[in-house]
Parts: sequence; C-alpha cells; structure tokens
Amino acid sequence: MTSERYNARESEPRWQRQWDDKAIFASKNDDVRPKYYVLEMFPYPSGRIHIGHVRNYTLGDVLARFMRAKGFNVLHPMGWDAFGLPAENAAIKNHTAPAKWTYANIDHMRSQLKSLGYAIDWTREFATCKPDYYRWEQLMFTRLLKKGMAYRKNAVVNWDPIDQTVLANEQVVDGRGWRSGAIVEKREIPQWFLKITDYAQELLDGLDTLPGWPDAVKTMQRNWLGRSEGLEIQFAVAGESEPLGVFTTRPDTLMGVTFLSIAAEHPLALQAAQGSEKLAAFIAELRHGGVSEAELETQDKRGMDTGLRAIHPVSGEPIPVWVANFVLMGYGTGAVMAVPAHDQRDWEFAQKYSLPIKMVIVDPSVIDALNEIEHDLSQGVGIDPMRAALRGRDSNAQDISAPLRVVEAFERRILEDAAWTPRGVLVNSGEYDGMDFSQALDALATRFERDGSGSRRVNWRLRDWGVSRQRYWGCPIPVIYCPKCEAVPVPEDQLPVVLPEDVAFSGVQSPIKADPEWRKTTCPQCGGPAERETDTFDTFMESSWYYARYTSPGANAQVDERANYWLPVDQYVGGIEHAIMHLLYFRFYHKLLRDAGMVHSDEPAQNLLCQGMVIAETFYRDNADGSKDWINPAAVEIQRDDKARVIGATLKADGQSVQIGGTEKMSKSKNNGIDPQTMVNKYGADTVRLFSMFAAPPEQSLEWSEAGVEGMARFLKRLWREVATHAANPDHPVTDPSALDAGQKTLRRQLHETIQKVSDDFGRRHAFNTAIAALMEFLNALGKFSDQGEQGRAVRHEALEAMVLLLNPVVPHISHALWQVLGHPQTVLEDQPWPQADSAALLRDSVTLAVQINGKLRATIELAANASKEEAEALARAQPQVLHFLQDMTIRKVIVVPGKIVNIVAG
RNA sequence: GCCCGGAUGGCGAAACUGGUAGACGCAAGGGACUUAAAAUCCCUCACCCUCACGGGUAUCCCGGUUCGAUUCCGGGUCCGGGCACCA
Repeated sequence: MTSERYNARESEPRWQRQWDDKAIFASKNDDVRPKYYVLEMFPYPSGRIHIGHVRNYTLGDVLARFMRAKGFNVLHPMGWDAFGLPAENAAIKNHTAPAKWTYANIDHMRSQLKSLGYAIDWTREFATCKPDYYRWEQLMFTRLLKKGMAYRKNAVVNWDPIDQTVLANEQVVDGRGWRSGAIVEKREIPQWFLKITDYAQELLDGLDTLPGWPDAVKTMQRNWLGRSEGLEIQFAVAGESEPLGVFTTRPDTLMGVTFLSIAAEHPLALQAAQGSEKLAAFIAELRHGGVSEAELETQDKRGMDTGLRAIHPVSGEPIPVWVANFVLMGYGTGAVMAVPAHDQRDWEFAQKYSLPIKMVIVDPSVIDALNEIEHDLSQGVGIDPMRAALRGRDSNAQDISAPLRVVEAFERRILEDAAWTPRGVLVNSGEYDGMDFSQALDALATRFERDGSGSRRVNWRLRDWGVSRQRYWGCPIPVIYCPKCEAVPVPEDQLPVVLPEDVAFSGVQSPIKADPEWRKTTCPQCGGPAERETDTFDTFMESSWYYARYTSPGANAQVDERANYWLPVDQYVGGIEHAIMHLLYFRFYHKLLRDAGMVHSDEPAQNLLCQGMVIAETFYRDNADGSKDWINPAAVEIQRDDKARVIGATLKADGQSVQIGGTEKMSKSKNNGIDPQTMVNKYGADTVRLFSMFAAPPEQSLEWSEAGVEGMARFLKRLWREVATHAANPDHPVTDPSALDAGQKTLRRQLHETIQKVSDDFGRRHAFNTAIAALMEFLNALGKFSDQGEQGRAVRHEALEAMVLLLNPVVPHISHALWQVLGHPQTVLEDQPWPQADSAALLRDSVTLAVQINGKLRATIELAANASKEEAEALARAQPQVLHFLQDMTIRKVIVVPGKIVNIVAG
C-alpha cells in the first residue's frame, strides 16, 4: 500500500468526511488551552468560489492548523455575507428570487469550501440574510435611534431619470445609468445615518493600539478620518441675516481671501438661484453626473458668481461668493474661503475666471532679502509697496536690485506658475505681517473668539455613515412612519421586521416598495395607520458585527458572554481593498457593542493580514468593430524563443495567433478567471492550496500559473515517494545525536534549521512562500542523502516526520495520509505537537565570509565560527585574489563584520 | 484629482536589522532511462566580453548619504488598490 502513488482525488474526500463527521474542528469555550480566533473575511455568495477565496481561506487555514499544533484552542468559523446587489442583478437576469439564488449559491460554495479541506467549525455557520441574524442589528439600530446615535437627513444619490431609480456608484458608467443609458442626476432624498463621527477621535487614537495592523492600512484610515485643526470663520453676507461659515486649516492666509466658494446644494446658492435664471440653469447643470468623489474631483473646475457679497471679517472688504462644482456639501460647512495665491485648486479657479490673486505668505528667503535692504515689513511686501517704499531712498546708498529680484521672482511665480502652498511668513496682512503660521492662528482665534465671528475647531474628513439603501435584498430598516408621530422605531417585541423572500423581482422597483400590504402597519405610539420604512441597510451593516456573532451561536441576544472569551479576533485575514471602509465600520461597530455592554474590548481584531489580489494573463482578438474578444488563458498556448522568452500565443482550438493583453486582476470582463474547482478536480486540493501559498508572499498580488501548479504536484509526489520508500522498511531506530557522522550531522542540522525557519515564517513573518521554499530545499537535500546505515535511517525518519508535521497546515490531506504511512494511527494530526528545533543540532563549526575590496566581492573565506576579527582580516588579506587586486594599492581601512564580511578599502 | 502601496533574470519570487543580489519554483536547453511516449532522474541557466582563467555591468529612472544601498533620503516614471450606494 505504501508504495502506491498518492491519489488526491480519492483520498481527499475521505479525509474531509472524517473531519466533518467527527466535528474535529468544532471549538469549545471550556478549554484549558489559550484561545486563538482566526477569521477570514466571509464570502459574498456570488455563485462559485474564486481563486481569491482560495487564497484568503487557505491563509487562514494554515494559521488555524498551525496554531492548533502550537497548543491553542482555535476558533475558525465561516459564514455568508448574503445580502447585496449581485443577487438583485441575478434575479433580473435569471428571473429568480434573490433569496433562492443566494441559498443555492451558499449550498454550492459550502461544498466547494469543504472540498478544499478547510479546518472550519461549521457548527457556527450562518447567513446574514436570515432573520435570526439580522434581527439583532435591527434591535441595535432601534436602540441607537433612541440614544440619538442614528438620525435622518437628506443626502445626495445617483438618480436614473429613465428607470426612476437610485443607482449604486458601480451602476454609473461614464456618467450614465448602466441599463438605461440615461445621464445620471444627483438627487437629494432623506436617509438614515449613524453618528460614526462621534467616535472619530477614538477611531483615530485606537490605531495606535494596533501594532499588529499593517502601517499602510492605519495610514489610510488616519487620512480617511482626516483630523484637521483650524478655525471656523463666519463671513457676514450683505443683505442676509445669517452669516456664511467656512472652515479653514490655513487661517494664516485669511488676508489673501479673494472670493468664497460654496457647493451647488448650499442653501445660499439655491436662494440666489431664485433671482437668477442663469445661476439656476448652472446649478441645474451641475446636477448632471454621478456623486462619487473620484468623478467630482476629476471633472473640470467650474463655477459662477452668485452675485452675493460677503464681508471680509478683518478688512471689511466685499468678497464675491461663487458656486463651485468642487465644493462638497457633505464636507465641513459646504463653503470654503478661496485663497488663490496659496491653494492650488483656488489658484486654477482664479486663473480660469480671472479672479484676483493676492500674495500673503512668503518664503523666509524673501524676508531675508527684505532685511538686506532694511525694508520695514509694515510697509508691505509685494512689488508695488516695495517700489513705493524704495522710491524716496537714495538709490546710491543701497543696491536694491538683487533683493528686489528675489521678491519679484517670488511674486511672479505665484501669479503665473502655481500657488505657493507651504507655511511661511505673513505679508500684506496688516497687523499680522511678519507672523508665522501659529502666531497668526493664535492672533486670529483670539480676535474672533472675542468678537464672536469665529472659533478654533477640529474638523474631520470622516462623514457620518449613511446606512439607507433603496434596495430590496437587504435588511429592512426597523422604522415606522406615522403622519402624527413621524419616524418611530419598531418596538423590540415586534422585531424582527422580516424581509419577504418569496417575491417576484422585475429589477427596477423593490418588491417591498411595490407591495402596499407589506408597508401598511399601525403606529406603535398612537395606534393610527402608518407605513413601514422600505429602504434596507447598507450591507456593510451585516459585515460589521459577524465576527462577534460567531462567538455566540444560538444566543438570544446579539452576542452573549461567550463573546468575551473569544474576542478580540487574534488574526483577521482579508483583501487590501477593505482597508478603509469595511475595516473602519468593523472597528466602529465593535465600539457600539462595547458601549451597549456586550463586549469588553475596544478593538475587534488584534492582528490584520491583508492579502493581495489574484491576477492572470489576458489574451484577446480584435473584432472588426474595434472591440475585443477576451480569451480564457486555459484555451491558449504560449510560444517561446530559444531563450524561453514569450514571443506569441495561439488559441489551442484553431492554432491561430491571439494577442497578449498583459497580466490583470481576474475578472469576468477580461475572461481571465481560473476556476479553482477545475484545478482541485485535476490536481487535488493540496496542490492548489500549496501553489496559492507558494507563488507569492500573502500581501503581494499572486499570478496564477498552471505550470506552477504542476510544479507543486511534482513536489508532493516526490515527498510521497520519499516517505513510502523509507516506510517500506518498518524498522526505524531513534536518532542518537552523539553517534552521528559528518553527513548525518549536516542533514540533521539542515532539518533543524528548516524547523526553525518554517516555525518563524508561519508564526511571526506570515511568509508562507519562503517556508515552503525551505521545505522544498530540505527535501532536495534529503533526496541526495543516501545513507541507509542505522543512524542514517534514524535521521531520515526524524526528518520525514518533521516534514509531514511542518507541511500539514498547508497540505493537510496528504500529510494525514503520510502520517499513517509513517506508522501513526492518530488522525488528529493538529494535536501532534509542533516540531521544536534542537538548538544543539543548529551549531555550526565554521562560517563563510565574503571578502570585498572597495565594496566588490573578490573572494570568500571559510573559518572557524568563533574566529576573531583579526584572524578574519589576516585570512582575507592572504587570499591570492586579494593580493592580486591590491598590488598597486594602499590599504586605507579594513571593516570586519563578524559572520558576514571583510571589506578592504584601498586606493 | 486626493490617499495608500508596488516595481529585482525569459517568468513567479528570495535576500528578515545597510553586509556575498537571484534561495525556491516555473519556463527553456542538454543528457540518462524507454522500442516509443508519458513519468522520473542528472546537468546548464542574470546580461555582456573571453577558448578559458577571469573581468565588466546589473535590483524602474535621476541624484544623495555610506567603507558598503534591492534595503535609507530627495526628485521623477509606470502599474495597482481605495475614494463613502460593488463587496
């Protein structure tokens, strides 16, 4: 039996059934071992597992099995992020109810995940589209509503004027609705918001408590939160009773304000438009196009004078108020003070509309130039005041041309090239001349706080979380609208508000909006006729607390006490595309759970591993109409020249050439997706798992290569053969380290180096690719080790057992089989202790040093591990190569780094 | 447009704290075994010059710090992720 080749297709399902039937990976709370909660971002049930899932869940699985072997009580659950837009799209396309489609996908994908052999506790599985799950987030929402943490206000959405529906940003393509082709408009509708901004400071500070999160993610979150300190300044508006407030982080530039910009949706703009057809038309035009920030920020900067005049709070001068398409109503006050000399966007706007540019900040070098000619700052800076000040002087007394050139050049730069945005020294600012940024900030803040026209303020870029979606396939928002009592939360004893699943879904109108019966209800407060909210929650709502629900299966509450055993998550694994939004909502919701008394920790996850995307080559043929036919890589053959360079590709089916389109993220549109199921069927789950861990480090993008997969299959076959050949002779003595010869000692040292490296790579570095490379390297060494003597066999046996244990997290099926071949009846391989490196076996007698001359490698030397610096230098200088190179040179310096290099500096 | 990453042989990558650039795998070339093929095994493999010994060059580009830079600093190019209604 042991000499047979390993048949993954027959063997793997057997192991999977065994793990399943015995519930080997079901986790318990009452366990003496320390807990370890590893969680991968749960999948959206889109239909089939894709390679990105395989990568994600294999990463988590390797950690789960590794940590169990290290002696932890591991929780590794799985569930389904089941609400979302794709189900509605599929419903339209396939004329099926979103629920039916979703449940069928879940069933299929569950079996696919099982076929990959993941060590998952399936007893905790749930789907977020079930009332058992979403009822708890409805309850939480009603409580937040009562606490004032949830509120309703108008917000802008993409509106399709033909389909009469709200569109997701994804459904807006080049400013048009994806189905109707109509030019999308912005429309304001009332929506529910959660006050995430109340937690902005805590969300920012919390990042400093997360050393286990990637710096890139923390930096992105910090920038997203966007804390800035500055002043809120009130500009009185001529003829208006209410002042216009603006927030600025650059109060030092206040005297350079030459106009104000307000958003098109700003009340003042709308009011001004009533008196001006031209302005009304312009504002109407700005309604065209979508609402995404990327779209707004890349469009041409456009504006129009409202005719309103604000009063500068210091100079008292009138300042024109413009409507500008780049000012966002949702950020700050929806109005900004424009300083074209010192803000690039304002500068461009001023250039375009010939608005004045007034320099009020200069580089210290300009001040130096002025000091040179004893110019009094209070007389002003800028060319005209300069000349005026100099006019009366005796031109022979001082040569003013050089400093004047400095000032002129600086001013010309601002007027002609670009805004000058660094902080500097104030000029042209009256009493504030000569101040630096913080002096000006203090002076202005004091002044405004005294006269009531402004105050210091912390501003956040973060906006409150809009949770309303005008969609059917989501969790109903538990609110009732009563004509008398307005918005009333659904009472707790009436929850959950259940989403009907058996519906006809045509695509445009949500079935619960279309059905007057579902809507109809009575007001919980006054008992009168009322209507239910028909919007549903953002699906980020479900994915913000699922990690906590896994800890408390079946709890008659959102979570119960068990959450405090398991939480926080020890290791979270998911795609970098979630770096900001999901991971911020996830952190926010944890604080909501904490403040509701349900969990005791401040952050949901201690460590975060962000995996890269999965990419593959693309191939295409040009169509006559200029479009492209994308061809799946599996259908293509590659041509190479004699240096193995790719020179072309042909379609296998017809042998004709196809174009190579570059390596891109796997997608439907480029038809470069590889179906993992096909790969599993062909090569076995272990081979697929091994490749996805070996081909790239986890954070980098992973390029799929079927040839690479075959290489993994070869490695596993060689491993199998090595074990089977050895086990054919059941006699295996125990290693006696004192009895080993040089070859046996070397192999054993290599083994223990490998154990050390793999343990470190799995546990500390998460460098699964180099761990596997080390195991391959060791198998190569083992293959060359032919010693069949007593201790030779002993060392080989020790090596093979260690290899199987080390590989088990990545390739559990073959490892379980080989463990039996090696003579162990146990099936729970994870409960075998993780191999320990024997420090005595790691000792080396000698080391190799590189010898450099002027930083270039010229020789290597071998010397005793405990040799002194002097011995190393002497040996290096005696090398023939070194002597040859140093013939005509004098040695200036010798640098010896023990164990590394000897560098001889000579000339 | 803004924020965050990345770039190393023909390809995926390695080099962990500034110390021998290219481990491991793929592809390719040569050989062994075989009637043959598959499978397997062995050898070669950054580029250029050289019969060879050996030498020169090389980690996206330009510049800097250092005895020494893939690694640190400044400036750029290209590619990717995110930008609040894709998940």
